[in-house]
Amino acid sequence: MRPDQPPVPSQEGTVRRTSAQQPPTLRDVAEAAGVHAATASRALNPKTRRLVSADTARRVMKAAKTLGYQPNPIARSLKTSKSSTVGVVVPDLTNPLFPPIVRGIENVLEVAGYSAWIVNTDNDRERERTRIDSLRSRHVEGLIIATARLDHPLLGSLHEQGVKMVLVNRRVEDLQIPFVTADDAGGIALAVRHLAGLGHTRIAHLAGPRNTSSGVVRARAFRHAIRDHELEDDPALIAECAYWNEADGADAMRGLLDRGTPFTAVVAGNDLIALGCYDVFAERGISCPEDISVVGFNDMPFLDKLRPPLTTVGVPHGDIGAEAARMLLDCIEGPERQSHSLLLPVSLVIRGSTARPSA
Amino acid sequence: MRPDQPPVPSQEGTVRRTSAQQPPTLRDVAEAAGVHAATASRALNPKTRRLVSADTARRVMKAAKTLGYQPNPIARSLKTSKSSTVGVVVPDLTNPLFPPIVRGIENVLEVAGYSAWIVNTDNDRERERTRIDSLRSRHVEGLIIATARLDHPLLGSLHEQGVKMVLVNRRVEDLQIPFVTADDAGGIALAVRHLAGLGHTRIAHLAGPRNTSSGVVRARAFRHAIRDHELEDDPALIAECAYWNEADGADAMRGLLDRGTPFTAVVAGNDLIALGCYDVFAERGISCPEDISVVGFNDMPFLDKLRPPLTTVGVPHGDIGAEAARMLLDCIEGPERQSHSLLLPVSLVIRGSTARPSA
DNA sequence: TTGTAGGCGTTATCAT
DNA sequence: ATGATAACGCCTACAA
Repeated sequence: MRPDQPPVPSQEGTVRRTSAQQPPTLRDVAEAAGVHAATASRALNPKTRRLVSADTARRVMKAAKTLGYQPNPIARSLKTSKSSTVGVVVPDLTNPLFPPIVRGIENVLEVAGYSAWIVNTDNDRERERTRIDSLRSRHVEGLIIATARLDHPLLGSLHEQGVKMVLVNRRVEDLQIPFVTADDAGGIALAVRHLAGLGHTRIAHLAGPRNTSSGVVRARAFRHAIRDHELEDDPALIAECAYWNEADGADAMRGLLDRGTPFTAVVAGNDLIALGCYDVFAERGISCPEDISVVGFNDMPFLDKLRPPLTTVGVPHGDIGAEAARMLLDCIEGPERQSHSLLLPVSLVIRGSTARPSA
Repeated sequence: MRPDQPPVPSQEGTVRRTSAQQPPTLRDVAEAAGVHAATASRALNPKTRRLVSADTARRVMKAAKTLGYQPNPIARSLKTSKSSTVGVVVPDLTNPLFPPIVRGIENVLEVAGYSAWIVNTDNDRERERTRIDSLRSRHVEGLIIATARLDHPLLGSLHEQGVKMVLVNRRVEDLQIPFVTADDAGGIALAVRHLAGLGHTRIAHLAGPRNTSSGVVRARAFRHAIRDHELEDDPALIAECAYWNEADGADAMRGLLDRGTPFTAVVAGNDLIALGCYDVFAERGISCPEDISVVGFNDMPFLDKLRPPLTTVGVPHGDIGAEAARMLLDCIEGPERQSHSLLLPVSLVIRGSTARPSA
């Protein structure tokens, strides 16, 4: 019986159950089963169930069921200082790249009894800091981070503090933080091989930001592939975007065109940058793929319905999220074993934005 | 000093702060400020700060700052049975309709000190039930629901149980649950007026599911608009989709074409259904807008880059989310005042998928 | 104005 | 195998 209840011989916890519509607690279950709360706790927890007699366990579980008992995760968290919760840090959920990753994460977390807190940083460092602070204050057990930059002191210091985390899509330089990414280099190699096979020799690259690993890795892979195929290796054919978005892609493409260096194809750092190219083509009356072929990266939804449908590198976003979640759960639950990283395979999705050069 | 600490005269809580890297608690702050934990609590809470002397308040706040004190939301929740948390129930985050709504919600929640739990139901009733159960077991203070069906017993019973909630995009029949939606009827009226103005007289409608309010409202608005403009009012020109997606839109369009009833324009229930039309056009060599004009609904991202760019009804998704969050916070914090509902204005976005009929 | 005490619901550590 | 007890960190009557 509860300390704050009048000393009535209340079997079955009826006093409490009928007086208010509050959810039943462990004590209610214990009373209903005629055992102590501690025993009920043991009976209900699979990990400690073997400590009680089979009969008691059955009675308690039955009582819990009939009362509709749901353990209070907040009380449990307070006691165990585990929240069954992880934080997911993305730049912007409205970027179609991220929802599939988040779904992959949630699918894995869900079956493990975990939930995800999602926060958006809008690529703002200060906002990133405050959002991560807020996640930590909510006692998340780990972090999945999609906003990593090559030089990222914040992540470094979190890592030093022993915060469990896994990076997705990107990695940090010089830091042993586990990550899951697509095979960026492999994807670029596929793209260049495709264009070379079509007969292009002067291929440009609109690189993603050089402060992100994917930007740098893809740019480096691009130069390697160009050399491997013995194509025009002209630094003037490479432009960099400050952000992975349409506007910066358009700016970069304008810069490239204004530079006057001729080219017949462009490998965009990602699909959004490729969309920026489309915008510039429309502005300047350039036709794709007749004048310029374009390849994107990521295979966002609906690219098949663009004018023209965009050839791109397909990335298993859901798998990236799922693998990251699995790795994080391993970190959380497992011991100190060395955490590896993962490079997931990509594929070339050939559509209408690439063709033989007309010149 | 803590009960479990040895009786050392530990000023400034040094014993605890140095012995482990645990975050400081209220007691640590209290010790550092030389007051009792209760006083520290009052000083730190703006609502009770006036109960302590200005000097004490200053000392406590300074101590909190230097120690980097962050209140433990879990302990606070357990005590107050408030979680500063709301649940957001969407069908599928990878549907581009929802991320902007979620962002709108989060922007409002964030400044109020709340956070959102996002769950996906995949339009599965059982999954919806279990996900909402899990939200409730985590003691969310309210729910924002984007999955409402016209007949939705689950929502009814939650409402009866006094669960605070606000619906977005959809409403439930016969239930006084507050909702925030776009002006569906107004949008359809704009679409039909646009097509009628172009000279179309036989206009079809690919309606959304009839178990959703937006499906029904848009279909009804369509019939009204047709009559208002004295156009062909032929039931054979209306087809229904089982879900708001591309595949079902394509099926409905095929059915419409196979039926043989002539038409020169179609108002799709939403953008995804319109995309389904595009698929069928490609299959059958129909050209848009020359043979058939199409109007969508929602103005998802990147529609301007489709072939042809899709004319559609623009909906302020972020505002819908933001308003819903505001309403929910009102419900949670405010008294029992009558909660209204909101219809947000829409606009017609004219692009390349609509033109004069060629016949 | 400040301190004391008790409890939110659960689990871990005792003891029985 | 089970019960008693205390504690997780915080808040809030109530007492002083």
